[in-house]
Amino acid sequence: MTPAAAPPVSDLAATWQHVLLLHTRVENRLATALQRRHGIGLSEFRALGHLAASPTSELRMQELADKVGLNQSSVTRLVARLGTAGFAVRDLCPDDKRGVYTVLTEAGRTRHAEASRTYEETLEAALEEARRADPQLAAALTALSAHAS
Amino acid sequence: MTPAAAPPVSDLAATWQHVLLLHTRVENRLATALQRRHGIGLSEFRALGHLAASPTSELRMQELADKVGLNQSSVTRLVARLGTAGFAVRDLCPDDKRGVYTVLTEAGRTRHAEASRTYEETLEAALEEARRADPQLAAALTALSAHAS
DNA sequence: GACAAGATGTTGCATGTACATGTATCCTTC
DNA sequence: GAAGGATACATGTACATGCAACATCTTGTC
Repeated sequence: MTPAAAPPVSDLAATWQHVLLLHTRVENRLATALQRRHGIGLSEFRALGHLAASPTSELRMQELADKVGLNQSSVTRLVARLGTAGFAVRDLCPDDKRGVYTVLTEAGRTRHAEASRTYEETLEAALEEARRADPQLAAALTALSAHAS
Repeated sequence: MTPAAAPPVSDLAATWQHVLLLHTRVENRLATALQRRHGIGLSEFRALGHLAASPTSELRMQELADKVGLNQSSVTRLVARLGTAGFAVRDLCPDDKRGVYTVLTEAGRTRHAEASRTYEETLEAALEEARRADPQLAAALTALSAHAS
C-alpha cells in the first residue's frame, strides 16, 4: 500500500522518491479517512473545497479541472458524481451557452465543512508521523510552510 | 492537467496543496516523457528500477508491491505487463511454493537503463522549473536532498 | 498424518482516469 | 451574414487500480 525503500539511483531520483513516499502515504490516509467517515473521495472533497473557496460558490468546468489537477473529461464525471450526491448542481452559463457552471449546494458546503475537520486531523497526524520518521522531511515541510503566494 | 491555485484553508492544508501541485506536475511530465520516448509507464519504470536495484535482480510480489506503492493485485497485473513486454519473467519460488519471483530480463535491464536517462533529465527539468516558480520549494527540496538513510 | 490458521498470489468486479472524438457555441474575418 | 477556426463540454473506449473473494501452499499443533 505504501512505498518502502528508495532505489539506489541518482541523488535527484532519490530525493524525488522521498516525495513519492510521503505523497502516497499521506494521500492514502486522507482518502481512506474521508471515504470511511464522510463517504466522499479525495477528488470530490477537493472539488468541494475549491467551489467553497470561490466567491460565488461556482466554477466552470475547466477552472475546476485546473484547480483539482484533473483533465476536463474527468471533471465532467466528477461533477456528475457531485450532482448525484446532491453536493452541486450544474447551471448553464447565460452569456456563453457553451459554458457550464458547477454550483455548490448547501448540502455540499455542509459536507465539505464536516469533512474538512477530518481532513485536517488526518493530514496533521500523517505529516507528524512522517516528520518523526524522517527529520529531513520536517525541515523540508517547514521550509514549505513559510507561507507563500 | 495541473492544479492551479491553493484553496484558502488552513496553513497545513495549504502546505500540502503545494506538495500536491508539485507532485502532479512532475509526475505528469515524467509519465508523458517515459511513455512517449520509451513506451513504458511510470509504474513499469519504477518496478524495473527496483528489480534492477535488487542484488539478485528479482523480487517477490509483496516486496515489489511495497516498493512501488501499489497493492498486491495491482502488482500481479503490473508484472503481467512486464512479462508481455519481455522485461521480466515469473519464476516460482523453489522453497516456498506460494511465492513468485519476478525476475528482470536483460531486455528489461536495458530498457530501464535507457529510460533512466530520460527520467533523470525530465525530473531535473521539472524540478528546476518548479524551483524557479516557487523559491520556497527550492529550499524545501534542498532540505530533502541533504541525502537520507 | 490431519486439521486449523496464516501467508502468498490471483481473479471478478467496480471505479476513476486519460485519450480521442463528437457536438454545440462563440469569435473573427471577409 | 456566412465561412473557418477556436473553445467548452460530453461521450466512447481502454486501461490501471483497489477491494473482496478465492485457491494454494506452509506452518504449528495435536
